[in-house]
Amino acid sequence: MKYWLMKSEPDVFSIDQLKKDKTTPWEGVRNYQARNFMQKDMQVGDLVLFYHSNATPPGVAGLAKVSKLATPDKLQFDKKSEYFDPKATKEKPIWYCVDVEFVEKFKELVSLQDLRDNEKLSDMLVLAKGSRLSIQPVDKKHFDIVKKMGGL
DNA sequence: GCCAACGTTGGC
DNA sequence: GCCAACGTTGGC
Repeated sequence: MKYWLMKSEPDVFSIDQLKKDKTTPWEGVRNYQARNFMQKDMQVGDLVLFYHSNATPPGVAGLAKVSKLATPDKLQFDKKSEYFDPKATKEKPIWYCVDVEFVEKFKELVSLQDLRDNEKLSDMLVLAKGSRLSIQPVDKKHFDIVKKMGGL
C-alpha cells in the first residue's frame, strides 16, 4: 500500500465535486513523471491526500483512494479537448490515468502554511521549493500526520 | 497579475 | 546532446 498527494484546482475539480461524483478518472495529467506514478506505481486501494492548488488558501482538503488501475486517458484522442495529443494513437496511447474515489473530507482544510509549520513534515515533497509536480508519493509517516491534522 | 521554478520544444 | 526560447504551475 502506497500513499500519494494529488493536486487539483478546486475551481476546476474540488473535493466536494469528487464527493458528489464518488469516483472520477484523473484525466488531463500531461507530465511524464506524474503519468509514470499513475501508470507504474499506483495500486487499487492506495490512499491519496487530495490537495487544492491555486486556492485561497492552498492545502490538503481530504482523502481519496485509487479505485482503478491506470487506463488510457481518453482526452488525448479528443480533438475538442485542451488535452488532445496529436501524437497519441489508440494503439499507442501516451497518457494514462487512474480512477480516484472519494474517501473523506477533512473537518478543516490543512493549509500549506499548516504543513510548513509542522517540523515533522519538513521533508515532505510538496513543501520543497519549486515543487510543481501534480502527483507525488507521500511517506506513510507524513500521511498519518496530515490525516491527524485534518481531524481524521 | 506577477514571477520563480521547472518542463518541453526545436534549431543547431 | 546542448541550450535558448517558450510554456506551465502555483504561491503570493
